[in-house]
Amino acid sequence: MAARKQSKTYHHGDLREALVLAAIALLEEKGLASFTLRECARRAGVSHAAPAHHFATAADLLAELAARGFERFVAALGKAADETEGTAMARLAAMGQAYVAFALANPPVYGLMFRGGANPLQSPRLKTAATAAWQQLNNAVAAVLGPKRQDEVTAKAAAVWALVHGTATLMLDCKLPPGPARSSDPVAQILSSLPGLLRP
Amino acid sequence: MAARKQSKTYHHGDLREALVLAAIALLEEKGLASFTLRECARRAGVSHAAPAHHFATAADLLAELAARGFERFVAALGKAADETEGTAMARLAAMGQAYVAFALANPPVYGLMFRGGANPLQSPRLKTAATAAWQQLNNAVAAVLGPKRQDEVTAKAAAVWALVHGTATLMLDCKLPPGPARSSDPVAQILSSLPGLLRP
DNA sequence: TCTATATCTAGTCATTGTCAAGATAGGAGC
DNA sequence: GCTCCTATCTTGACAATGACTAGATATAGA
Repeated sequence: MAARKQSKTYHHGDLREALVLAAIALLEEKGLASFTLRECARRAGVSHAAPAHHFATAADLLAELAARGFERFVAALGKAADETEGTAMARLAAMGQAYVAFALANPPVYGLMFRGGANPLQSPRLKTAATAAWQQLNNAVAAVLGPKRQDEVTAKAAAVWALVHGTATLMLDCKLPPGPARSSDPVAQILSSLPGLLRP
Repeated sequence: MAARKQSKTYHHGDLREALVLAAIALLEEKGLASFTLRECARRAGVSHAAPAHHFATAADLLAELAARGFERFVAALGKAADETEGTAMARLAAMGQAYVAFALANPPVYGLMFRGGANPLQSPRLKTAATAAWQQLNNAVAAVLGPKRQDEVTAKAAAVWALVHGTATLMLDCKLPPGPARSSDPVAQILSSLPGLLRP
């Protein structure tokens, strides 16, 4: 990425976007522990205090990354569902695979999305995207279960979410037990239990 | 906690233990983001460079906390299994409840234990404890399934682990979907799907 | 008693996030 | 074209942190 657009003008032109791109690259290169506002500024070719005019604090920039990540996440789940023909169960399984695949393909961003902890990186965009993701999953589960009471559907959908999310985080943290970890496709092995989860 | 044991001696006496205790308290008060080696030193009543003789780096102290946490975790799972009478399924369910309960009772420590990420806080003690936890769970699942092929047992056990771990992390990160989150006991609601997970 | 070693203090350095003050650019109104 | 206002950016400063070094002090073993 070029430090500036062209000539060394005093104003950057689109610093906000440049900072976001630099932040994504930095995050994927060095991880969250080495993430630094000043390094983002350096990569964008501006002084260390310039980002303050676009992101009041480092957490705000990270929140922006999390929101964008969640929007890509929702799109990936939707694409997996749309592109899968066959039974409702097949569609749900495809979404589960897409879920874990997204996490494994974007470890630091996935961490930002879900690991806000007690002090979550909140933003309206993020909340909207999170709700959309949940709705997608809930609908897919409802399609599998057929006509049921609403609270039963949400309970089952929560279990599906937990199973898939747990698989993703265990894989990311290399905490998958030895046996399954050595398997050729540990994700598929775990997710093969998905249908059982939905039986009464 | 007293800064020193008694009189202001040059040597602390048991600085290593004092640092660990200070670190646990600090972690639970302020969270990982505000965790600082210098603050641990202050709380232990020593200079900022003193910890270096016991923990080469801040990560080493955190690794110690993670290892101790994992050992308590294993003990909690074992206790839940031992104290539960009845079917093998009942014991497994009790372990699942204990698993999530531990996570919710010790959020920062649980985070340390599992969120090492790409650069895990490794130590022999931690590995040993993690393996022991996995063995406990694996045995409990094997008891439920009865005589089966070993790889089938480990696959199911991994699914159980993922479901329980996913439940814990979603709860911790307040990422549980609205419906289940409003339930009186969301954990029990999700874990009620556990038996289905183990049916063929 | 004497000495080697472990433990602790004080000081230093580069780095970071945040703040304040001043320089520059671009646009709105005239 | 001109003025002025505001957003944007730079420079400089501050306190805090992790890590390193050198030196002081205590403890244990010969």
